[in-house]
Amino acid sequence: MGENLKEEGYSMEQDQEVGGKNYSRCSSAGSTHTPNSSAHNSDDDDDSGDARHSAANSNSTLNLSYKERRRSAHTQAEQKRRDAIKKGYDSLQELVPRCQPNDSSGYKLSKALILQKSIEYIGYLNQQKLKQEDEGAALQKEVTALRIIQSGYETMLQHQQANPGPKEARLTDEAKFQVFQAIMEEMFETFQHIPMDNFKQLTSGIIPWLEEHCKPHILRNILSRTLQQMAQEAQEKQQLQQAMEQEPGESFS
DNA sequence: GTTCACCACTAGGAGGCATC
DNA sequence: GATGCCTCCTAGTGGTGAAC
Repeated sequence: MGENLKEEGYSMEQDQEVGGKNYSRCSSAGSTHTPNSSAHNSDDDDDSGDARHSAANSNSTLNLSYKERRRSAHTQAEQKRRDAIKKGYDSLQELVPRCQPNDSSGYKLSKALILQKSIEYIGYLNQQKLKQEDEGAALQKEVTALRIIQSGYETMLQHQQANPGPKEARLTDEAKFQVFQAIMEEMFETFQHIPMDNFKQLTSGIIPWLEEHCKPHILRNILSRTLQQMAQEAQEKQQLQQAMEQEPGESFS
């Protein structure tokens, strides 16, 4: 309705006619509420009456015309202001999902409800924003941890490619697996103490664990122990084999 | 001093709801 | 159905402070 008023080039005269003819709800107020019907106009009525009674008084006439001009301009300005406010409410109702009608009946919320629901929606959006920021921070930590792990593996790979070692000194696949198994079993002993009640606890616990239990000297010790153990087992196996080879000869002698 | 924007007040219509 | 009451909305107007 307000938009219509604006589109039609609203003026006081038009208001009183257009309002009465076209607008079912707000119209009648505009149509019947002529300037002289307002309680505020009692003083003006007196002024205009004085002006009529003393038509020769040019000052009074000028004063009256000024008042009328001012009143007219003021009325238009107020109408413009109310249109802007109404547009604001309409925009709010379009933008805020909870303010939108859920059927095609043209149902419209009151201005108070539009404000109230808009405030609720802004609060909801603020909560969503905080939640997403938390999730983003957790994911960022995870990315950092994975990049560190990736960097470690790349360094190891480069080192291995640069220094493959003598062919005879290289480990067999079975030996590599035993080393890997030994390292992982020992790592798991400490890794299982990381709190894992939720994903956030897990991701935030990985970095301290890496710094505490994945130090080079620790890995080196594990590797050394494992290789020593493997060498000892190989030696014992070799001795056993030699003994078995010697036993048949001794029995015959 | 004038203009502009805001606010408060008043008047009145429209619609919903309860009561008779 | 008529009526009264309440709520919501719109419009006109005067007052007022800030900006020009």
